Amino acid sequence: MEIQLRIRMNEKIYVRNPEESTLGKNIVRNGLLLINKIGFEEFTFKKLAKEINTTEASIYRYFENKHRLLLYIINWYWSILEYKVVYNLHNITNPEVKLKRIVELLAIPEEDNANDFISEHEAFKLVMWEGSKTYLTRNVASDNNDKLFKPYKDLCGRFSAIILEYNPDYKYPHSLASTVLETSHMQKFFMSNLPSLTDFGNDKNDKKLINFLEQLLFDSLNKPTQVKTRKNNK
Amino acid sequence: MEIQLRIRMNEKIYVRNPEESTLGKNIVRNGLLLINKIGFEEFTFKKLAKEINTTEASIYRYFENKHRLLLYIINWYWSILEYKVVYNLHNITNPEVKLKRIVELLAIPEEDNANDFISEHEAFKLVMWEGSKTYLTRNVASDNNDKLFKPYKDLCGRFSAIILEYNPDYKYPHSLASTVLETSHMQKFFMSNLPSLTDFGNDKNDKKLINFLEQLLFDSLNKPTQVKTRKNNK
DNA sequence: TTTAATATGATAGTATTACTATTATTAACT
DNA sequence: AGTTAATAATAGTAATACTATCATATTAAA
Repeated sequence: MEIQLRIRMNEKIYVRNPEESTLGKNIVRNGLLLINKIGFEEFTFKKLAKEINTTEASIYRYFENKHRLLLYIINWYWSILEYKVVYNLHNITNPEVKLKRIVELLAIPEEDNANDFISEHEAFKLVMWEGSKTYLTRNVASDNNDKLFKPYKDLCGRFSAIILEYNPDYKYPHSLASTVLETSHMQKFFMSNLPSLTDFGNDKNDKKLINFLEQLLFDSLNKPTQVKTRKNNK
Repeated sequence: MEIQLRIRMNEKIYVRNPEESTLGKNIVRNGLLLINKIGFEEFTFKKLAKEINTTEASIYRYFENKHRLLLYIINWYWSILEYKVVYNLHNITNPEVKLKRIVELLAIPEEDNANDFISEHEAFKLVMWEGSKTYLTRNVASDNNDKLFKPYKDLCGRFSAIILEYNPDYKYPHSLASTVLETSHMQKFFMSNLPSLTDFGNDKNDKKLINFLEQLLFDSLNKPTQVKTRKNNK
């Protein structure tokens, strides 16, 4: 049985749908590799064009600019991740188990399906290094208006719904979800690049990271119903 | 009594020390304002030169490039914050109180001293929007080698030491510290730009954010000594 | 007080980036 | 066989990210 996942992409993100042609797929696939190789700031359409033996102008027919290409791949990743969450949580009823699965999906590197349109492993790397650059621009508002962050928000929404399943009284499910999401990449980045900001050492495996994320989640959620302390009420 | 704080900056960060001349101070002060106004990607030395009636070439005599200028201001901010932490925690013995003070310092907007070299409030805004761009580049390793992230790491180290004071058995003090640090800005950014990723609404005040951050911290730390569950040991 | 050193301004120049436009060629469908 | 659509080839433009040169103003040292 061979199944191909097709992610339906927001049409505002591209000029021409890259999935519909060899060139388009090449732009996305090798764009991803090249960005990971030299970093988003150094990446240009001209360099990519050279890499895949086409011209700058041809690439511009698919994406308005490199920021849109970045958004395309990042959104693809969040969509896949949401799908994996749905798939892996199907038939599980215990919300604790669900949450633990999510943490694993966030932290554990995925194996690549060689014939995939986009390499999931590379996309994960991209999210880690360049993900926040999608929204840390002066265009957040208008990009948000164009629904360009929908996949991320959907994932966060689903995550927070399960948080509420686990503890319906918890007050900050969305913030907790987005924090765990962001923290998983951030700590992984720090782990390999600024290790003194973490406690995971050069430990190749992700056990400690997963443990840390689980604690972050469950310690927040396991508290008996939140009671305002007298102190805070003054 | 009028006291001026002087932050001793890493000399590798600049070409010529901007604190030692009017032009230098102008570059930093107005650079900060201009970056906040138009965003780091759109910001150029040429635009800044025009703004302060000097030339591009003159600015290059102070900073190698705009990334270094960014690092300069961000480092200034982390240094000030560390100083404020030290100052505010002095004579406090209760680590719980200390941690709460830190959270407040992170989340509550500070008033500006009009005659300050750099506006703290603007610097906070810069950290929120552009802070992570200091390290999310292919130069992390060499920049780290040049100690360009020392102020951030120092703050994180101090924070984690207090975490350990509060609970000496806690296993991830650095990760928890860097997570709370990053989360404080991130959630604030989301709050005003992608509010559906948070639960703070348009609430002008920061009470909920502070409450969330405190929970994140204390719920992790208040657990009785961490015990490995049988389940995890298999 | 002259001299020397240093900082800044004015101007120019270069390679690269981030595009847009035009025309020619090829492939694909009717 | 003729039309349409995608791509290649080429050119061009304004802006970016610098570097270099020289003149002038300021300051500090002799």
